[in-house]
Amino acid sequence: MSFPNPHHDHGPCVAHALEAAEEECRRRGARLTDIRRRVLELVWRSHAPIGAYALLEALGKAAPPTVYRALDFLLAHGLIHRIEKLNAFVGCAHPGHAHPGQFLLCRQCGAAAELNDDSIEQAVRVAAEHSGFLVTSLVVEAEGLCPACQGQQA
Amino acid sequence: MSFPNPHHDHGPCVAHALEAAEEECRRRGARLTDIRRRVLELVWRSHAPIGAYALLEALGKAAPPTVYRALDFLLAHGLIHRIEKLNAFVGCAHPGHAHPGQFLLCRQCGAAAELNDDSIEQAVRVAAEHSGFLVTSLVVEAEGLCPACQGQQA
DNA sequence: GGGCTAAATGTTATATTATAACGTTCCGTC
DNA sequence: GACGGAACGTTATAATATAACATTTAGCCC
Repeated sequence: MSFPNPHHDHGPCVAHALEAAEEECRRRGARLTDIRRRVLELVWRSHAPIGAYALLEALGKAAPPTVYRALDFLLAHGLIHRIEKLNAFVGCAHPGHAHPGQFLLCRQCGAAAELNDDSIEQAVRVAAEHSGFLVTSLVVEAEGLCPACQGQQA
Repeated sequence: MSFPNPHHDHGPCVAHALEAAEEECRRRGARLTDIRRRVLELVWRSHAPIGAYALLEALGKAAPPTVYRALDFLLAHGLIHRIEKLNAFVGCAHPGHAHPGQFLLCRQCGAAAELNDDSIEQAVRVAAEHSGFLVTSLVVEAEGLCPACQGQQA
């Protein structure tokens, strides 16, 4: 939900996310195959959003459709989010909860934090209603500086 | 700011936008060259966000960098916005005012409406502060159904 | 106007992101 | 173990975007 210490031990986060994904897939009757699991793990290992071709390279011998299919699956089941601005992907911190993606993206270190703020969604919904528009999905991507990088600025 | 009647006469809108762009460029000491002007006009003529390669084709004999350079100029001077979700561009309804892009995108007809709602920006800024994050730019893109297309649904 | 300079444009090549199409393998079910 | 559908492999290509360098143009000073 917020920015982790950049030096924290990320291993347990990844392990926890994979476990949560396993459970979510069981719950949904979806198959978290080896490839899908590996892609999810790679996404989580990266603290910054990671692109499809970076994943592809990390996977070793694989062609683009392999990675895109895995990403499609993970997106469909709410296990990752896509960052439109970056054409890249991040692990979802709250699988199982329906929610729009709201992100804070540090332009210095690349770190991403997921928000889950109803007041943002409400503000958009209200503004949309004024135009008679019905919102079905919402992208919110704020670029700026994370706490750690603000300190490092001159 | 809102969705126009899909059958309205768009010509005057385009003409007005071009005039406003001329003035904004004068004010800024920027050169609205022939290519830039033509690209801006093409962007405005399209009701829906239009992609770089569609513009390229409409321009006739031109190579990608020509169009991308014109788009870069228009973006830099706030005359158009980029829709990240669509990799496409729309005319800015309020050149001269600094403002983040907030858009309503109809998934049926493709129409785009620009919002300019402070409460959305405020909500994001407040949520970001809770994480100690400093927002410098903001993308808000809501997908859904415009008034006209809601009527046409079963 | 002539010459200078910086900006703008032209041109070619290539990088990056994403999908189409079709064949094969794997896995649960009967 | 045969069937059927999902998952995966493979090849090709579409769609989006930029790098690098040559040439032209426009503004400016004298």
